[in-house]
Amino acid sequence: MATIYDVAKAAGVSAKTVSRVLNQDAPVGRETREKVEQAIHALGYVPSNAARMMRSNRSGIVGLITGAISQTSDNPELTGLPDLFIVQGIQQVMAAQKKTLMIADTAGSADNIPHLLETFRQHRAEGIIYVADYHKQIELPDTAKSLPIVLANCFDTRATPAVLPDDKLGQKRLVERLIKAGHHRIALLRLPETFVASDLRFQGYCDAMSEASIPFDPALVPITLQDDDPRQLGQLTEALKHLLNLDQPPTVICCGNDKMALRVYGILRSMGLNIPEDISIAGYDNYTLIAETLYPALTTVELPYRDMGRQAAELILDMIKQADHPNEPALMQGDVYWRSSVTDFFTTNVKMFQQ
Amino acid sequence: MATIYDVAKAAGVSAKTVSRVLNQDAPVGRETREKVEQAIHALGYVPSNAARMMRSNRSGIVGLITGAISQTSDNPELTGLPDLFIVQGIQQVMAAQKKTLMIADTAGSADNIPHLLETFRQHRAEGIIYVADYHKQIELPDTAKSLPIVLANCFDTRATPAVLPDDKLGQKRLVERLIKAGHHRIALLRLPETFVASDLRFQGYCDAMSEASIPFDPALVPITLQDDDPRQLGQLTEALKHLLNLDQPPTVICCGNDKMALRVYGILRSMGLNIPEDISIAGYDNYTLIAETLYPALTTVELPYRDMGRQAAELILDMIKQADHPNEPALMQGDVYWRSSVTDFFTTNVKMFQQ
DNA sequence: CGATGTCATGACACCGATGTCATATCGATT
DNA sequence: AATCGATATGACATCGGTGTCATGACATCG
Repeated sequence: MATIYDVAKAAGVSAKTVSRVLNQDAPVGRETREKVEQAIHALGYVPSNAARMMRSNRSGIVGLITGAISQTSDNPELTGLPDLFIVQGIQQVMAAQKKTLMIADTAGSADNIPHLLETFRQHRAEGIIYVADYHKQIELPDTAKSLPIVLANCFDTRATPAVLPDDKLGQKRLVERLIKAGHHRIALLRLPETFVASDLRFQGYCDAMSEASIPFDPALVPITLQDDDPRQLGQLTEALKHLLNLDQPPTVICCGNDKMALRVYGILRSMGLNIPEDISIAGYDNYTLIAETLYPALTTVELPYRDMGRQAAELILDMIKQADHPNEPALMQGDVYWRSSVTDFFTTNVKMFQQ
Repeated sequence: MATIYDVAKAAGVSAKTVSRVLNQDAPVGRETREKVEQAIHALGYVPSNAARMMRSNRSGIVGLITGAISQTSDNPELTGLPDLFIVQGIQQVMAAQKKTLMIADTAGSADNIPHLLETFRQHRAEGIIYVADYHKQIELPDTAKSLPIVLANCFDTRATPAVLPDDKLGQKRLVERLIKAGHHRIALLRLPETFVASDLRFQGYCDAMSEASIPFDPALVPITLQDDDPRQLGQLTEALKHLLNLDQPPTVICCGNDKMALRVYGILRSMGLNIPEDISIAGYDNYTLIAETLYPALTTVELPYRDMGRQAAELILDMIKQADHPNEPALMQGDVYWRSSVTDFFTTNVKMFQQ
């Protein structure tokens, strides 16, 4: 591989002059510049980042730790990889800022994190973003504290800067929208309690109902699912039967997420019910593969993953520039996507957002 | 950040001795070693990869170019991100070999590739893997030729080493299995022809039928979908009506992929048909989010993405070691996943693989 | 006209590791 | 006792860039 000296010799100038051409540091005569540029091109010269880094001590590297790539059976409930949109958002910002993103994967085990941090330190990463696969609480090893770090889609107990989805507000807005569409009997099938989002969304549901002066009816929030995947189908079926047999059955069912909605579609149809004529269904996540492909398309709330990624990236860049950091997690809002799985009693044109 | 000299001073030894402790190059006295190790720990010293690299000229970095992370509307047909499993497979092998994977994203535009290659060169990446989001033909810029490179899920016209899914064999095996289950009237809803897989899978279908001496009936392969997403639902509905109205309608429909199967479920049900009692459905991809969550669970063929990733990683490592490379693409086989969306006329226990 | 300033360029040291070679110590062998 | 070899350590050069400073050639100004 050619070095700056090879280029200098070929162009008949000093290495420093080549460096000046490369970095546009200082004025270089037009003729000289052209000779140097030719030599660079002829030799296929590419400057060594390693050498550059040694002098400047600035790597331009931001480390990203995630389990998104090698997701394992850790939580079979959520093997969708949509959290990669967070990585996408981060990548966008980094590319725009000419930073290099070095992605490392936990390979499903948090035990690898110290080793990954070590690798990042060796590469002199300027900061680190940790991305979780779903909204959760985590605890990073102490070694992490020596570098600027931002958590995305997760939080810890020592107020490490974090970027989170606003699950409470999202669910609240969805329910508000449902109420506006004429629904009063609104059921909620909650996620397992091990998910932070389960409780937040339930709170959002309660807030919206209470602000609309609709009394809370526990019969409409029949279950909190168990984690155990193979048992969910049975649990769901039971819960749906319970809801449908109520004196005043719900006109709409909010599912804990889009995947659950997908299951609910199948079960309701095997019971001979039509969506949304017999009952409306809403999801959560706006997991487009499901939400847009389902027939009819699913009303749901977006998890603003791209925005969260962008926010996390800007945050870490700020922290790299100034050792300053916020104490409150940034809550990101997701929009309600109104599609044809929910009847709007006040609107004739329900096809507005249909695909 | 502490340097090796800081450690040397703190331990009262020379820098070289610290280096020896770090690399276990040469024997170091027990006492000395312990002093050095203490100093390292006390100072939180981490060796600089940049400096190390300058001497050894070996970066230990393998570059990965993908559009998987920032997938765009390039092909709305396939926005599932499952191709990330390829990245996962690669990551596994790299981690085991102590290589660092540097992931760069095309941000949806192939125009960025030269710039990404440049960045990899600056970091002195030892080799590059290019991962495509679905089985396709590509053309890399000439600049790519100067480094060892492996294509995953794609191929080009200059016989760059590639790792591909064996779509033909996969479809063939699925149809063979269907025939073994007693199906003779087997329909195929093909992917748009712009997909390489469309033709390969069609060939596999034909091979299996012909080997079973079932004459090819063009009425069973009614359509090749158009790319245009919003029009697909109508096209699919037409095609399904056509198939169901045949004198001898199919007993099973092979869908171009799992996403198409998801749509077909919805359409058939809105026509009042039950799966698999009235008609069986099979997919392709084993996109588990769909295949396992659908009700009933979907029979499909796996795209062996993890295996492809592993294979691509091993290939690039080989090529880095010896500038040797294969001329034929490696075709990776995917298994048939037999689930309850297909009736097996010869087996009473059709629940065997049900979730 | 001499002082000053700007432009264009080069010489040289330095960043933080490691490879090479030299040196010192000590026990074993001839 | 002299030689040899293994062990343990250090001095110094080197990798490929860039920061600092010096230098020479001109142009500008009072």
